[in-house]
Amino acid sequence: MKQRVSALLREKFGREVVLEKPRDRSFGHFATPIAFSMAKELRESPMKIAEELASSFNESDFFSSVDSVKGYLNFRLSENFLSDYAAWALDNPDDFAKQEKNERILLEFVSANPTGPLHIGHARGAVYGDTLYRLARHLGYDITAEYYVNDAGNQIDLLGLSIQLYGRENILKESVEYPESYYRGDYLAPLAKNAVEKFGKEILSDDSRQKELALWAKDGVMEIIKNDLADTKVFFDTFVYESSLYADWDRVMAKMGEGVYEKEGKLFIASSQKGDDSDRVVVREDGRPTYLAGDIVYHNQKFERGYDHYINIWGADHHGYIARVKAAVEFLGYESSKLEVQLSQMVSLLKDGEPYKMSKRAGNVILMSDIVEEIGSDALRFIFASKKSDTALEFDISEFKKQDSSNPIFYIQYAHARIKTILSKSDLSEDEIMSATLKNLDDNADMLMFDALLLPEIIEDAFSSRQVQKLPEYLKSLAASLHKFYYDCRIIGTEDEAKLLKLLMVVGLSLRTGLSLMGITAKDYMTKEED
RNA sequence: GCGCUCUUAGCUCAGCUGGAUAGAGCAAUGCCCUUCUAAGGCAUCGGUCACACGUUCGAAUCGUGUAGGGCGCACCA
Repeated sequence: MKQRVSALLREKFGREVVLEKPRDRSFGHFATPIAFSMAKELRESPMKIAEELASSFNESDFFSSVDSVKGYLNFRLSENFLSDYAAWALDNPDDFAKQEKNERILLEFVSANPTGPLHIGHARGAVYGDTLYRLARHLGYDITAEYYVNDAGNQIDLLGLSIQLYGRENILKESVEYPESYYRGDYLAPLAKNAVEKFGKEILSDDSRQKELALWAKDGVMEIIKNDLADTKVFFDTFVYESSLYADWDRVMAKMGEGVYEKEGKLFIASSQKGDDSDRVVVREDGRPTYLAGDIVYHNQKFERGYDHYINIWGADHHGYIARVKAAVEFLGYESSKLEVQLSQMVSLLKDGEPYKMSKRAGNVILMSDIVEEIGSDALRFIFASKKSDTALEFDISEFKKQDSSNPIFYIQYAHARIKTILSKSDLSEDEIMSATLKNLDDNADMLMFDALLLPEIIEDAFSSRQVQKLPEYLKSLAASLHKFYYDCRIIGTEDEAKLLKLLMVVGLSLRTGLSLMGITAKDYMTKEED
């Protein structure tokens, strides 16, 4: 809708036109301050220019009116256009707001180490990534969701050690001395138990078998992680294991050419040539690769698979890492501008105004699964999708357990349920409703329909700006419009019943489509949960 | 010290391709059920958009600087 207006005006005026929402709804559907920018060149007052521009529009199928107010041009779309569009959407609900983008995108997110269950910080990246993924799919991008599994490196040895320690204390009943860093948490119990069954008790006490133990255990941990993700409806198309990439090591290093060099027995990447602060070690003196080494081979593999664009979602504490990975991509001979890194910031949780207690049994972290259990997947997804991912966020989970309008997810669901309820109470048949015409609506109804039809451009905007929160913001305001309309306007039993029900169906379609893009299923009726 | 980032109502956050009176929820104070779920609606209260300077017809939005917070600055992942 907006694209069409924008294209039309661009053609008419021969320049890009900034379109915005009018300050006051009575001004119309769209507005532009174009007269202000033209004023300087034309040496005329903005008001006069706006008036001339406005009068240059004829009555058309597209605009019912174009007015100038204080230098702004305000456009009102014709009801023919709006009603045709709404009717088309209802006839093709699965195609509503869809597009066919011709671009292949690789989206990598979560990629938490396979050493334990996901915690609340991972959850934010997971929700952000999955929402982007759903938006992109809806827009017709060929997008792949990928999880990079760091199953090589120290953290894997540490996993082996941690299982041993747990097993020795809890199965062998030894008294063990814990080192400074190790993993802890209840998830180790079944791993230790199963390890003993599979390998025998000896494996718990043999330092040389830590890696063997860990490489076996990591699959079990990945299952835990996949379950955590599935509980919030986050799914991946592909999993790439770091350990599988090193077979390509020599070839990739050759490809790096002069991007890598040896010094003091170590291998460095000359990333400082590409804007990084200093060169980085890739392989240590003892031959063990660093974390960066894995990312070099991984990104080489990504680019060899030939996508048009790459999006990585990383925890914000990795931001210093962007420069070196981009440097590697450049040395490998690819355009680093194709690699986009989105950061996901820290989350702090409150409960009833107090800091949320980390659980000892979970290993002093806040487990994603605990929060999902407490407030549900829908609320969790809604919260994380509602806030800009790259700013720190603090929220109180008790707010999202309430069953009233203060809880935005509830508020939106209730709007959808209200629509369904009215539809079910009407005596009109679906044919009678669908054959009604959406014309001669009063201002309130017209605006409600217009709001509902804005979904396509919200989706487009939310994805292309990577600002996922625009979708829940929109849904909240659409729900508010619906609740207000519901209060103001009696529907059943009026002569406009069929028309208004059809209007509500359009609103319902937008709410439902928007929610599903957030991984939330719209409810058809609300049931009150007792505490 | 260097780099990135943030600072908007008492609280949690939107708004940022520069544009018409800076928005929402919570909190506070009122009002509206013989009406399709009041699980809702309406209203009031509340802001030097951290501060300063600059660019501009116009700045919460862009630039520079200052202050304060967060993160990073590993041969850890």
